[in-house]
Amino acid sequence: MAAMRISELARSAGVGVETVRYYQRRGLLDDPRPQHSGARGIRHYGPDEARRLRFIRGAQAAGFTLEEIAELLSLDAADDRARARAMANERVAALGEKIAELETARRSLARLARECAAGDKGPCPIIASFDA
Amino acid sequence: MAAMRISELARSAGVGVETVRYYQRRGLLDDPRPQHSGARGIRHYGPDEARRLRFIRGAQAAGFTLEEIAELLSLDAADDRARARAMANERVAALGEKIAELETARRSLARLARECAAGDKGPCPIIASFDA
DNA sequence: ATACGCCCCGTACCATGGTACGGAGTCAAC
DNA sequence: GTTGACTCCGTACCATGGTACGGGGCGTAT
Repeated sequence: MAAMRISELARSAGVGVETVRYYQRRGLLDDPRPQHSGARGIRHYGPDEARRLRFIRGAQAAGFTLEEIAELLSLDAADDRARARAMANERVAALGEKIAELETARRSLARLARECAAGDKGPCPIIASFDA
Repeated sequence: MAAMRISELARSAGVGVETVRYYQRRGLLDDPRPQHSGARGIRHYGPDEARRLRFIRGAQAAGFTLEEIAELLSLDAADDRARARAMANERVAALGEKIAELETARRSLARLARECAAGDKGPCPIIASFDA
């Protein structure tokens, strides 16, 4: 477990190898590539990288963009708790709005399906249902 | 109201003119362009088009892709209520899952913000918060 | 020692949903 | 009869978040 290859790291978070490499390019994951040497050996990853990758996926699920996630990670490194907290609170608010919006949509869609099932007369009320 | 220009139609649904034209290209809105004639005058739109455009925005808010919306519109035209109902029910289920996911994310993010605010010792628990 | 599987790397490509650009036509007012 | 606002149209470009391709290298088993 202490030394995974990239494919194992990827699998541990349920993503593809290409995605891991993409995150490295984006600066979300450390790219253990040596800087100026020609030594391009196989890289190994430990539990820290796996945790970081899982964090990225979780933050994505919470609606953070990859750019914001990069910022969160740098804040974590810099221990800038105030800014991190502000970003989290912003996102909590945005999630609340999004949830409310989706709930409204779900309600009207569910009502539509019921009405559509109920009556055969007149047009299916799909289009009308979004009129509000 | 009976004869809007494209900019008025767009404004009535809170979108840009280019977006309306994009929807026309995608076949979501009728493109009143004459087929084989050279008569390319200014098009006029009525309340039907405005309703249709509002439907598109509503369906998008419900998470339908533009492709699915095109299908819904064609089903509406064909009066295929069964299929439309099936699509609506599918989407209701997907919305339910998405809402649950966002609620989970919101809860853990809110907890994180509280914990981060509470303690100054140790690292900010951002990364750890997504470990689960 | 050679084949096989995985790795490294750059670069190109993809889907989705727009947004911008530029040249030309049209319409109403002045 | 020209200015200005708006339209039409094709085509190109954008952001986001990946996904694919292809040439070459490394490590282990056979």
